Amino acid sequence: MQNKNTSQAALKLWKQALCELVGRQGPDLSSRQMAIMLTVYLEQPPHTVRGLAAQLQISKPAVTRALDTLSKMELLKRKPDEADRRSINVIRTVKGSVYLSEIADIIEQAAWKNLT
Amino acid sequence: MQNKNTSQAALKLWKQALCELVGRQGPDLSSRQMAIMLTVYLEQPPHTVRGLAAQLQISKPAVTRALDTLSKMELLKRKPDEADRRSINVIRTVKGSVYLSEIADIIEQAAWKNLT
DNA sequence: TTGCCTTATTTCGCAACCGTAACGGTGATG
DNA sequence: CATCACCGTTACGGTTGCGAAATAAGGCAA
Repeated sequence: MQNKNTSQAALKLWKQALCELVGRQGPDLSSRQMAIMLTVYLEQPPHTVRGLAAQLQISKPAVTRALDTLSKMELLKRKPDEADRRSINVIRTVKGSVYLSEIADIIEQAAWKNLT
Repeated sequence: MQNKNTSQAALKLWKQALCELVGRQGPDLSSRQMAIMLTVYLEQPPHTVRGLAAQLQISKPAVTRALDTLSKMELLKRKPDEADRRSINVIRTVKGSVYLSEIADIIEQAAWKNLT
């Protein structure tokens, strides 16, 4: 077990960011949906359904459903792969980029509060 | 908008911790449930249904349902208030403490990865 | 005691999500 | 061509969550 104060600070950071997210209006994403968003926007493309399912250790239908929801919100988009037409690529949108930058701000603010 | 590298680091921290949580078996808590857990364990007691609802800006029945789920998992417990028997206090459990310390470890490890 | 306020819970109808399994379309191999 | 493997989606049955409204029970004051 690690230093207690460090653990406490880590949890407080998480709590403040999370509470802000819970309390705000707008898209209320589940953990899985958020994890998919972050993977698509932070990792190198291409992102396929199968790849996302493997990386997050969830089932493929779960990924499909999450993509349905997220693309309805215009936070990301499906783009059929021209080379292998069985596959689709999941790509970013402007709206998604804006959304994630807001999340980043919230986390940064929470971090600032916990370091001072 | 703040420094781009800082934002990116904040999101990567969030992503790594979240992906670890999503990928693990065991309790799969929603954002609200997690927010309640963190509030109960990090803020000063007492914690009532009304108080939690106000603090997280969600409805009282939503809190009641979250407490049902969380107490079934033994991550926290209801304890009727002796003084005012309309109220209940939400209190901690050993299992909940252990669970949160695991979360803390995950966040710390993610933070370590992003600082090196 | 009566009436009213507060607290938490339950009920209702509805929507979202889950995993398993089956399905249709595409590529690859003979 | 025929077959087989692969990819994403859909169908299905079940679980869980939601908000609004109604309910149950305790406190409080006239």
